[in-house]
Amino acid sequence: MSRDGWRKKASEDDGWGGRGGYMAAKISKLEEQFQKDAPREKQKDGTSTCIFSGVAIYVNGYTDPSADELRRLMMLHGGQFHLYYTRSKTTHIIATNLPNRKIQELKGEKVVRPEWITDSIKAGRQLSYVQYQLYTKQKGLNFTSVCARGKQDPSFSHEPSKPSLNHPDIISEEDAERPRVNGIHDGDDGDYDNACALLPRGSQDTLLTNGYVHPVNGALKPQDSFAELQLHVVDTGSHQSYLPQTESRDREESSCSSAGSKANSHQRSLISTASPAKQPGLHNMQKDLHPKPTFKPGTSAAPQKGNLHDQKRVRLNGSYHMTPNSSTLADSSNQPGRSGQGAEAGIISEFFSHSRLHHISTWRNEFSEYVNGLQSRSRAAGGAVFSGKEKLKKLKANCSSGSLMAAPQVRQSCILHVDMDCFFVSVGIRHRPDLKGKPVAVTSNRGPGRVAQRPGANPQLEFQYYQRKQNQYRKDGDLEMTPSPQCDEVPSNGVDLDLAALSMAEIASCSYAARQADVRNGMFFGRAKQLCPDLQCVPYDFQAYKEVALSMYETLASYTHNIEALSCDEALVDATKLLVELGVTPDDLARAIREDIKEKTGCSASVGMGSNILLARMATRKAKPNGQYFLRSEEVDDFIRDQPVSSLPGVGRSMSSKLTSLGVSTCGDLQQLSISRLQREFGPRTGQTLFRFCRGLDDRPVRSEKERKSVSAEMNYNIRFTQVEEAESFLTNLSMEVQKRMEGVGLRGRRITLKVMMRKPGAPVEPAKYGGHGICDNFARSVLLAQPTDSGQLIAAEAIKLFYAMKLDVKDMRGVGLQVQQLEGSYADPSGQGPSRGRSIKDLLLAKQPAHSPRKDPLAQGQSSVIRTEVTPPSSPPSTSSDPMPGTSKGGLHHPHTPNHVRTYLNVSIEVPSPSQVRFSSLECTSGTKRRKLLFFYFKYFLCEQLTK
DNA sequence: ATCCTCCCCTAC
DNA sequence: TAAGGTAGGGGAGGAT
Repeated sequence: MSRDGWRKKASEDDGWGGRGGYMAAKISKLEEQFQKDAPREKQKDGTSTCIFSGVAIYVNGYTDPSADELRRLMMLHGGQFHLYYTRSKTTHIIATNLPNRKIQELKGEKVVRPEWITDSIKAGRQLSYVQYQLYTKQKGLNFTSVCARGKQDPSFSHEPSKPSLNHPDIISEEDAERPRVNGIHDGDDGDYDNACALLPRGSQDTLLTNGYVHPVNGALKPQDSFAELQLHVVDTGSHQSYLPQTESRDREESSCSSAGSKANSHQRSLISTASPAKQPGLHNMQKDLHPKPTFKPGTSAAPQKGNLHDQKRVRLNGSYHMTPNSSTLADSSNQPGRSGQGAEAGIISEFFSHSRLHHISTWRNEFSEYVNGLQSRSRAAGGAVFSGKEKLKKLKANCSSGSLMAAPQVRQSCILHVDMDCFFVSVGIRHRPDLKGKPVAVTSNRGPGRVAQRPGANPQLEFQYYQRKQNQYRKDGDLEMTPSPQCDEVPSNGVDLDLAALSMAEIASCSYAARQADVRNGMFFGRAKQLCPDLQCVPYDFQAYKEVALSMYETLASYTHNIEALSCDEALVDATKLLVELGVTPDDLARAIREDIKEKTGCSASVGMGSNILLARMATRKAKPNGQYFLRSEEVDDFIRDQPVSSLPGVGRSMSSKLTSLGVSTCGDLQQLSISRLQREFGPRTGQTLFRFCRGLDDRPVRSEKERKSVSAEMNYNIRFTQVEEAESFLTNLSMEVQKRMEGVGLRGRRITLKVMMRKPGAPVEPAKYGGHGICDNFARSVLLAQPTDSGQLIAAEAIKLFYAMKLDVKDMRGVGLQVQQLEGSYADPSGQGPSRGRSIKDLLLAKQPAHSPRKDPLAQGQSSVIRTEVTPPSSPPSTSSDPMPGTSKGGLHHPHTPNHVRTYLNVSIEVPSPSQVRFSSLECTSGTKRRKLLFFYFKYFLCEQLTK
């Protein structure tokens, strides 16, 4: 399909990758293709049968025979092959090996080894799949792990996957007190393993613990320019209870014609009120398949006031918030009976579809999933085709005497940090040679950079506020401060006194030519245009970004699957093994990768290399643009000393500012501070990480598998309410958005957090930026539910209660967010295998560990299955409900998760699961992780691949 | 000492 | 006009 076609579709959807029309069309096209190919295949082969009539398979991961071959066999023998897993239509999942986690997710499905197909063909009839099941299931209760019959992949184990397998953890590092730099010894004791083994236990622990740097805000006490916060209290006493109705969600019951779907349809009926099919892992694909709206306004929020009773009451009232002139519009739109509520629900989608930040976040998740899929396949298959790697191997063989260096003895890990150069711009001008080398920016503004002055706005005031906030540490620093250039940069984005009439559209990305003129990402367009009058603007093209990003990931995956997705345009590659195998230098590899990416995408990437993630990333700065740099261990000391602290990961504006107040501007400066000082200033964890990072020490592994811990949706743009009803409606719609997202990843959660941005008292009512939130205070409040949920209804009910409990003046609301945490996989999907289907793996395991169950999660035991339909009973908003538990959990029903780590405040902080927790942590690991979105990502990306070719 | 909640900060 | 999202880590401080 042409990109134009795609784009058209995308413009009709919510911008989440073209759910609905596009993918649905693609799938049906694939099915058509299958039907079309089948006769031809039969003709060719001549041995066709109808053995698999009624069978529809989906192949997960690599199999022998291959998925292609299985597809052919299904064609020949009367079956269906789904490139796409559809719970209602796919009858069997074919897999040879699956990570434990996947197995848990597929609990209840027919997961069958491919031999079932081949044997059936041999036998000339459809054999029972039972003895070919990849794992056994006994009514879902005695779930056992993989049958021994499956190929034993040594990497398969019940342990949580350890992405650091090949990562010889830079343990040749020393203990935190007297560290050597950079994970390698300077030649004296080059034996890496020995060095590692010689380390005291404790020091290794230290290294292993030292994860990310984390900024600390503890000492941040921004000085308000405005009057102290005085919440405008709204009387909530009179409002009615919010009563969500149990509703049958707008599920499109797909017909289940296939054999084997009976059971499924039965189970579906058991939970007919549940959400649309939501297999873990369906993610966007699901949206693609079920383009219907997830929210039926008429069935949702209960009225707060009587006149909200009909459908129209639940309106997003986007029209009021969507315009800064809220009052006028609100007046008209508040009229009861005004229709368009359905359309209003689309306003959230509308916003997200235009939000670059939303897309960036979404893509990050999606590419993480993509990488997860690679890993699983790689593991299951015991070998994938790495075309890029093979090519490089050949190249190396052909010119071993030439440019490629002789095989280096790689004895330390080598991480590549691959980062596309000014990504949005590069993509945007791929086919615009006229713009190459010119100052170019991607922004939503296309005009001259000037806009009409907005009445009521007070940019100067905002500017001063931000400036003062920025300077806060200058006053109380106990050392003389060295003003650094960045201190003069204000978050106000360069607004100054006469800039009120300049466009405040943000620059998402700018070319290097533009950067030369001091244009920066995130800068307001008007300001940028002043700095660089020649600045050319390119519009967003979200679809193109995604396509290019996918190409980049595919390219990387053609070398190794040991990848960590950092964002759509940035990834880490642990090349340690690869380099050994290929016998090439890091630079050779980087060059090959960059050439490939350039060739496939038309965009350039830069690559930084180092012995750990930190160094690789820092090297990338030096590599850019369109270059590569290998930061050798022996250079690290000199290199890092002069780096600004702000170049360390995790050191952002706030921490930079605080460090500046401590007289620290470079890593060299930072090295002068003792770890105890750092920990005192920044906290134990952050202090330690700072201590290590400024020395080039970093032991984080490249993680290809990440567990999602929260799902959220927020909108802090164009939020203008005049009445509480509007806020309620918005919360309801936002809840539905959250539901959609949770369904997309097959997760549910117990903690619901409402986050609200409120105009800071004294701040201009109308912010300088159109639709912006202006200067705000943030408030958040959460509840812990008795059971995990993904129900938008339930989330909305809780959110609204939280909202009332916060006693906010809706007129000052500028942003709203909903977050769901304490996640676990969703099992109560429509094709569940009976009541036990609703039980989590944890429940099942707990059943075998009665000692733990009552204490740990009694509710999970008692209320096994479908939770989502049990809507919170009516209650007056500020009052407590019987269903959810109050924010501060009481009665020992909470803490379903693994307790935290033991920490010390000394120079080390060691994460040690307490002995009593060990069992549970592994248990949590298996149950909590399960949700994983499995299958579909493979397919999704496979499809994309087909399309982009 | 540990956990929980409410934040803040950072990164893309 | 303009589309200031989202996930994760960790600190502060109170409850237990």
